[in-house]
Amino acid sequence: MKNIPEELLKPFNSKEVEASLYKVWEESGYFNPDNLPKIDGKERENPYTIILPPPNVTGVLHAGHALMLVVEDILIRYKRMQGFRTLWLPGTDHAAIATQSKVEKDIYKKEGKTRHDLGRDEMLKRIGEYAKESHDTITSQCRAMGSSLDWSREAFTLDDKRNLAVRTAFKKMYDDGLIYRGYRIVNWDPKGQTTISDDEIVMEERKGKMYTFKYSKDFPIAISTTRPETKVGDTACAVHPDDERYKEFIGKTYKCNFAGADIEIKIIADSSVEKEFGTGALGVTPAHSSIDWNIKERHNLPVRVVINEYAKMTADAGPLLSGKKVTEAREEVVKWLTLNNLLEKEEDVVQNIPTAERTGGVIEPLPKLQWFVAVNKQFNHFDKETTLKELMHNAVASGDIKILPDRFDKVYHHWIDNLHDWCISRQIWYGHRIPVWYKGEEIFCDINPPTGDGWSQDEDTLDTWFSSGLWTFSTLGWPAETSDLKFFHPTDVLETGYDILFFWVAKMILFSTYLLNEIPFKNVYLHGLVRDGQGKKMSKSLGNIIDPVEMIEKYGADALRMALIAGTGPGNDSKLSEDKIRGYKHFANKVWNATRFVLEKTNDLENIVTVDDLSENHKQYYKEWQERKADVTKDIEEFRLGMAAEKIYNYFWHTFADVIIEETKKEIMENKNKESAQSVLLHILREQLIVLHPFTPFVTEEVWKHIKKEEDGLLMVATW
RNA sequence: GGGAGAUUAGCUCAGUUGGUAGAGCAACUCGUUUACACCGAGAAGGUCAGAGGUUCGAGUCCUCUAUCUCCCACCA
Repeated sequence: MKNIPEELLKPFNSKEVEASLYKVWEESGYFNPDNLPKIDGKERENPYTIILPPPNVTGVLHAGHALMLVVEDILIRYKRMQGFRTLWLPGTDHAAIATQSKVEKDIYKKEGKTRHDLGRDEMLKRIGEYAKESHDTITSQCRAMGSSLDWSREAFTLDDKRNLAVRTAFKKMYDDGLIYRGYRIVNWDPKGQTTISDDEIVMEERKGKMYTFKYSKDFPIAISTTRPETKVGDTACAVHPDDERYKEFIGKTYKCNFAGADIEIKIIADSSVEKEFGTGALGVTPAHSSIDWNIKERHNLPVRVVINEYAKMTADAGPLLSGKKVTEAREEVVKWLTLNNLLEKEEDVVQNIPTAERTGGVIEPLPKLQWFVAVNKQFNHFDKETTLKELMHNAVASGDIKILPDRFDKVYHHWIDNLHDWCISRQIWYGHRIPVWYKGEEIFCDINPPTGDGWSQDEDTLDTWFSSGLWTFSTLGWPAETSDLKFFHPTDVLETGYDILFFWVAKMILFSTYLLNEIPFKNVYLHGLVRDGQGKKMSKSLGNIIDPVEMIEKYGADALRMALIAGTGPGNDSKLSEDKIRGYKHFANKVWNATRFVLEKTNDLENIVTVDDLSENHKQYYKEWQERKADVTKDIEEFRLGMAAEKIYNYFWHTFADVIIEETKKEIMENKNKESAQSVLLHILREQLIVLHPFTPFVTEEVWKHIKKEEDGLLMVATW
């Protein structure tokens, strides 16, 4: 007769066991696929790989990260117990602009200094320190969630190995003509003092005014615009070729003085102009609108830059406007128009203003010399003519990559269709430096710097998503041909938020298919946003943030994990409330208590009765459990994790505890079928702990100590 | 302007291929001589947004409408 262990007599206390259990797991070496125990004396043959989407080193983990960790840990733990050689590889992201602007802000607040006051080296040192601190917080939080990550393979998007991957990728694309330097309109963020990609723009709805006017009294056609200040940069006025109203003026050039600036406007015909919109005539400002830039290309018009990097008017804007901010210049122009009786109409309109995602600055389209990835260019790819766009399309259209939920297929393809060349150079300091050197007119691009004197490296850094795009294989050692790369790539699942489908998922597909001729992952599982109990977005200003760390402190990691996953599915936003977490804390305790009870009632059992020899009703219980287990297994296989969690929860509580325990309790007390009753409890409990383990690893591993057979090891490597 | 999603019990949501509506929480009644009050038993609660259609049968498929949410888009 065994005694009930002392610690089981109290309610389950997550705080007492979690840290030490994680240590036991970590020290077992089982997080590392190279150290996993054999199955029936044989090495594990099949890989199962998930690369953790690297959290930004900009702060702490939020509920969305917590959900990501739970989903991936459930999958990994499940597959590990199924005998796969599982690798879950952790890392963090330097998040270039996000991190730099955060540190810049902090420094300005505390010391009143800008990055230029500090200089490049000092600034990078300061960002590095901040990133290190963030990194440590984040990784310890990952551990607190119970994540079975292989820390021995941890990577950082800005470490030396990843830098080599970046330089190698850049060089190859440069040689293939897929990366080029071009002078064209880019999205300039005057606040962040850098270019940004189309994806990093957030459209903001604002009230504005649409002004209709003529450049001068002699000018024959009125135009409409919401940005009259840019009109000092106009070099043409475009009308539709079929527009009868304006046909007679096409080809004529007018010299005017507009708001103090001498401009020359040629009237041209272009079919992109809509006859019905406004006056049917478009003032063409090549330097400050990308549509107009395209018109300029077709008609070979001059370019007149009237706005600078600080969103101020240049000298070319004329004496009236020069040096003024664009918003001031706008008022100035309207005043001038009114004064000169040129303003025909002024209407209130709602317009979409492009702003920078990170800084909130209003984007100023400016022509600049920048680096781009050519997405539409034909090139030879493993003996086949194709384009990067086609590679991205095919990986998903062929079914090689499955996106869950599949409605995102359409969104993905639509995004590719509308994709323009990707601007990858950034005028910030924190990031991968562009591997290009200049000497006079000479340009040199290679993995390593050129020899000889007089070369200077490009000052710019790369878009953070360039290095993130290489993530599934740069983490496995690429460009080196490592055994990890061979064995673990393509990865099995990419699990991430649907909000970064374009930023990241699409770019990983681009780089992997281009560089390796291989998909980066077989499945994309897109999780939704974690909202608060009322369905509101969590935000600091609303004060409704649920801090995962605080919740773990209060209710335990198992409770938080269950609350995050239960009842959620791919692609759908979920709601998280403290009540829900509390409810699942009760569940962890239920598991704890049920185990104690079973131990108490079975401690006099000498020999466990095999399943085949159970009495009929007990056999029936076991059979029903088997069905439930198969059901849960199928749910996990098909990524219905929320459903699986609820089913196992329900079975444990309302079938095992409420029915089976209650029924066998009587039998055991009355000595009726006692050994069979005791045995069925042990059989089912044991297997339930296995099935529950991926969801609630801590409490199950803890009670497993008392339930496991002599020869059993840790629950985390028990056989499913 | 284009696209997607949501609408099921007071609240939060499940409902996998069409087969007599489910869970949790809240509220109600009762119970608790010991696994657990972080408990158990029971009862109550829904014309599944609305209208049509397909079908022997529709929450589930089709069409339309309404409301809400999100994404995409260089109409100046």
